[in-house]
Amino acid sequence: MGIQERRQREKEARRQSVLDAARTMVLERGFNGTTTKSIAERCELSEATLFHYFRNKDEILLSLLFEGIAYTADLLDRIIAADLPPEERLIRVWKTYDLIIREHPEYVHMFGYLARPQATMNISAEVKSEIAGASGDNFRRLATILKGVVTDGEERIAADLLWGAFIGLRTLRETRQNLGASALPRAREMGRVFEMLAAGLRTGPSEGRE
Amino acid sequence: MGIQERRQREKEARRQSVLDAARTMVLERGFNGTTTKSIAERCELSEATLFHYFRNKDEILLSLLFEGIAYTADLLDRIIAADLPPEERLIRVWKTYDLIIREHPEYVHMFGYLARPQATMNISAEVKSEIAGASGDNFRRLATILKGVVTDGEERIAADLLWGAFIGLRTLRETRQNLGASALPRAREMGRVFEMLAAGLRTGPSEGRE
Amino acid sequence: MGIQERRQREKEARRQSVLDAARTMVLERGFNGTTTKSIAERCELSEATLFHYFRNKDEILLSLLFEGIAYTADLLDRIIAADLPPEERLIRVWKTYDLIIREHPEYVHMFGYLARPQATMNISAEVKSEIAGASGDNFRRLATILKGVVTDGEERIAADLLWGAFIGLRTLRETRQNLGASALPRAREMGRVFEMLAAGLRTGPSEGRE
Amino acid sequence: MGIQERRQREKEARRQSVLDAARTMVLERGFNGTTTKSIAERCELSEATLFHYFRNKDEILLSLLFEGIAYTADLLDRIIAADLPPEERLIRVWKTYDLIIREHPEYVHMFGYLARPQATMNISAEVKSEIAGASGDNFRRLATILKGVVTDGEERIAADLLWGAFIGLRTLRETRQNLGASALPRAREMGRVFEMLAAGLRTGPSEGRE
DNA sequence: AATGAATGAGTATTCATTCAT
DNA sequence: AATGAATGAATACTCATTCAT
Repeated sequence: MGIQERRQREKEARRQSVLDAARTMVLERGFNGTTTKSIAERCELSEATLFHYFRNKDEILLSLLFEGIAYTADLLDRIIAADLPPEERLIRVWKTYDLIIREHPEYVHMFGYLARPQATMNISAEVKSEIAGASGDNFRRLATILKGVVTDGEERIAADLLWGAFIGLRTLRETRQNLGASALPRAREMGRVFEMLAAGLRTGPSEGRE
Repeated sequence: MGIQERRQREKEARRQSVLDAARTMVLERGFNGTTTKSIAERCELSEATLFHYFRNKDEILLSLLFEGIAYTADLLDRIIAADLPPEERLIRVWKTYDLIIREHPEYVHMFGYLARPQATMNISAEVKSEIAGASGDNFRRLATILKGVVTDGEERIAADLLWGAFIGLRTLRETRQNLGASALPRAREMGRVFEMLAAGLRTGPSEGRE
Repeated sequence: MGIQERRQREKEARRQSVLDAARTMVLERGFNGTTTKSIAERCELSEATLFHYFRNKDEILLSLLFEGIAYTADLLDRIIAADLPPEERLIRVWKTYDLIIREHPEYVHMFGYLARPQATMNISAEVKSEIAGASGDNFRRLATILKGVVTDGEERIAADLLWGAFIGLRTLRETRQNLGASALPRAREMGRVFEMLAAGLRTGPSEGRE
Repeated sequence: MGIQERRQREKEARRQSVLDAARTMVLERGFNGTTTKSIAERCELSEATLFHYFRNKDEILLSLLFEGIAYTADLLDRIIAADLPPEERLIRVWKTYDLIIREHPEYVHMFGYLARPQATMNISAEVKSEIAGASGDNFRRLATILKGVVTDGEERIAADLLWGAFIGLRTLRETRQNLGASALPRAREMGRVFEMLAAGLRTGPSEGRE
């Protein structure tokens, strides 16, 4: 057990160092700017060695995505476990999002990538549904948290709204920053969106508009 | 006058056909997937001819962006000109967004592109501030529309929230579609987010949370 | 005769304006940097019109060469006609070279171009021998001038040496200038080489070294 | 030590084979005619592999230049070390030039390239001054050799004249060859120019002509 | 296990030239 | 006569990936 296990652990450690490098590159240079060469340089391995640990460049990048999903899942599970009263849950969700964006900004970044049509073309159907499943689970977790917070039956849509607003505002902020335009402070923005949605979520729709 | 004018119009038409091709490609294959070759094939011109009408690939793509901004500006100006009562304005904004996404989906798509760090690196400082200016004008238009709809002084942030939620939900929807996961119907989603935000916008923040 | 002649003259004038533009471009941007586009812009004609007056880009550039050859021929003929005593002829040659380089620097420049192997590949055999003939005539003129100046039978080689040293020093000077290195003043250089060659030319070879 | 050293040597050998190919191409097709594709074909590597060994096409071509400069430096140093009497030194310089043109004809060829205005535009200021420095050193070496051979204080200009005449005659010869015109035998030409210059160098200028 | 070497398939852009009007 | 439109063939350089050692 000794040697084999150690090897396994070393291998895992090396995989992680590749992922760390990839994470940094994705944030610094964006998705297409992240070349295998730049990852290799960053983690001080040769380009060829990367392919020892990952089949594809895509596998590296998707691993990053799954990490983000898992990280989010864990945080949401903690909220569920905390069993808080409805009025505190939304605040916790916000704080969680805040944490995610600080610890795994690349995860949020990657959502934008997956939205692009040709981005998912090379991904196998199985992996696709794996992502869909894992990500869907998180939305279900969020819906669970929102039970009692929003009108019954609206949990799913509320979950989408919350995450959608979150990544949309992030995109807007990044765009402004890239263009050299001024942007509102993040906390203010996010705080306000949650308050607004909260008010709406509590009220519920006055009438069906479709 | 006759000949010259007709030529001018023909040239403009040809430019438009290039832009149409580019628009389609951006939607089909995303930003980086849109090669000059693919644009050329699509509009049945040679690659070299593209450079007869546009200096750069960037000039093509940025033209698309400016078109979208101008299209949006026009729609928002109409809302302002309509001089509606506060309770109807938010609905008009929603309908406007709905129109934009139907007529110029690539415009929304491109916002995601501009958020990526290395995306704007090749854009000159002047063009950048031109984009920032034109886009900023639209946010100011939106803020004008929201005057009276939201708590005084909250118009700017409300404008950001509205647009942020819009593009975020769009991203979420696209992602789900790419992954083969099911998504809520768009109208339902958008209707609900506006209702929720509307409720919050009217109430205003209970306290400053920062 | 009126109309046709005027037309002919206008055509010739336009040809000249193209050549003037080409001359300037060759000097400013070198041989390969001289594009048909840049010539067209310079003489305010469309690119296509250039091909009305010249079959090829090469024809334009070669016309420049022939101009230079003719200009040189004329100057050398004047020296011959002046019928000067041997001791003054070399000085006149030097002054002539000085004039050529001032009035037609591109001519000297082009000699470097013709030395490159693939440069003459596209030139037809007839044009090649035309150039060779015209240029050879000038060397014969120079040899005539050197009769009595140098040892009998050495006129041909002396002519080559004079011109060779002239274009070589010019190349050296240009190179230094391009590299930002300092160079001796031209007059000093050229004066000295002529003095040196003159001394040697008068002396004649002490022995055959081959 | 063994493996690493062998690898290093193999790499160097491969670099050399690229340089050899480039050298041949420069001579066959000239500077601009030397494409990365043609180099790659010549040394039977893929184009991409070229960029494994050299950053740029320029780096390849400049390596050729530096090789030529170094080769010349070495030969001149040997003359200096030989400590010959003045009357023999000029002959040695001539023989050296003869050797250079046989072993590194591309070096002489490249001097013509560097003289063209836009040729050096892409070269960084540092590399430029590196070239200027290394080349300048060779001229200083030559000047050292000419001490005692020419009038005191005239060594620098004499060095320029020697090299200038050398590359000028080479250009003239190449031009004639390209045009299919007959040229004098090289040895005769060069021998004569050295004799002539030698006579003048010994005599010195009768008066300052500027 | 780790890597240097090697590469096929791109990728935006340039250029001399042709042709219909 | 003059030109706007159009293009085939190049061109330097990039990138993810494979393979022998």
